[in-house]
Amino acid sequence: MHQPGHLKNAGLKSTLPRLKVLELLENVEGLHLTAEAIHRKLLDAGEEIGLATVYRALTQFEAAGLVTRHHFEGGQAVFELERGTHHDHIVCVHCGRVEEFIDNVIEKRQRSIAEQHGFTLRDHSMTLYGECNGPDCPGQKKLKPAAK
Amino acid sequence: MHQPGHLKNAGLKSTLPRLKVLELLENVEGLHLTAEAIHRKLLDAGEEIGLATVYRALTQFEAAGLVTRHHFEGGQAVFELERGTHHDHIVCVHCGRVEEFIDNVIEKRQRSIAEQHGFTLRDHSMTLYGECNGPDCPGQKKLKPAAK
DNA sequence: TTGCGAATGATAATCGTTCTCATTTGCATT
DNA sequence: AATGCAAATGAGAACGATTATCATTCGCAA
Ligand SMILES: [Mn+2]
Ligand SMILES: [Mn+2]
Ligand SMILES: [Zn+2]
Ligand SMILES: [Zn+2]
Repeated sequence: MHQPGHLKNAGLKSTLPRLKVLELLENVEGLHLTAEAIHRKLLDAGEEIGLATVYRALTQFEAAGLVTRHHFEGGQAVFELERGTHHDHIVCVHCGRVEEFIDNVIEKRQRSIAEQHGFTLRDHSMTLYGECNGPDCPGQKKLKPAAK
Repeated sequence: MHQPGHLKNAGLKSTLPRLKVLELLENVEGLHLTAEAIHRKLLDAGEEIGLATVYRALTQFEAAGLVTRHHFEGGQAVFELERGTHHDHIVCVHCGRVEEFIDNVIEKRQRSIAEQHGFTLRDHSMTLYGECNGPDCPGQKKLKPAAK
């Protein structure tokens, strides 16, 4: 999918650090990584790369449309590889799990709302926050093991 | 509307700095102020108050449900007096103008989406970004004055 | 009034991110 | 393959928003 050359196509010189970041984003499981998580994973993989370079690469990838940046709650931005289709997110307030969705009714309404207010819509961010109720989620009410 | 006593009702001791912040939020035109804007306005009004106290008061008001905090683009959080009705925002990317709206179709869909994903919805944030096209907005394409 | 725990404010600290600048690298040209 | 140079890198300083520290002051109940 992302052949070598994507960087050049995006107007970016094909450097080793940039290739490493891109490769990690392509292969890691778990979309939505923070810059520090990406940096840590690369270090753990034995790569030598500076945190500033990771930030720079991500910012450039974003400008080139290769990567999307999101600001969920909690200070750190998260990045994900662009897959061509817009979507929004629902985040678990306990374990941080992120699920993606797209709702065309909402998308359409957003355009209509902007229009009603005389705005030319350029972008939007929508994030839902809730409890995922997953069995491994720390927010899950632990059912007490049946009394002996 | 906000009688003296609101602070005590909220479980907060009624102190001078807290009263000043609350009073400013009630009387200033322009909802959605940053902590620094609030601090500056109080200083300009001759009040003596520290920025840390403004932050503390806002955080406490938020916990008490008197104030809502939003994270629009651009690093600084903005605060607004709670008026009892949930709403979302559309922000001009040029001049920062903020308009409020509520769309019950979207609200309902959000609940439905959370449910579909097995989440218990707790909160959401939705902000639209666009160009307000207002005559005073710097993003407005200046129409050249009719040639002589 | 007094007394004390809570609140304040000046300032230091923190955190995520960006900037600075000396060194290294990609790559086009010899 | 060797050269040259602009662009990229990395270590660490700097930054902006927010929070923590701590000595002093305040609110308020007795
Ligand atoms: Mn996503
Ligand atoms: Mn509002
Ligand atoms: Zn969870
Ligand atoms: Zn505008």
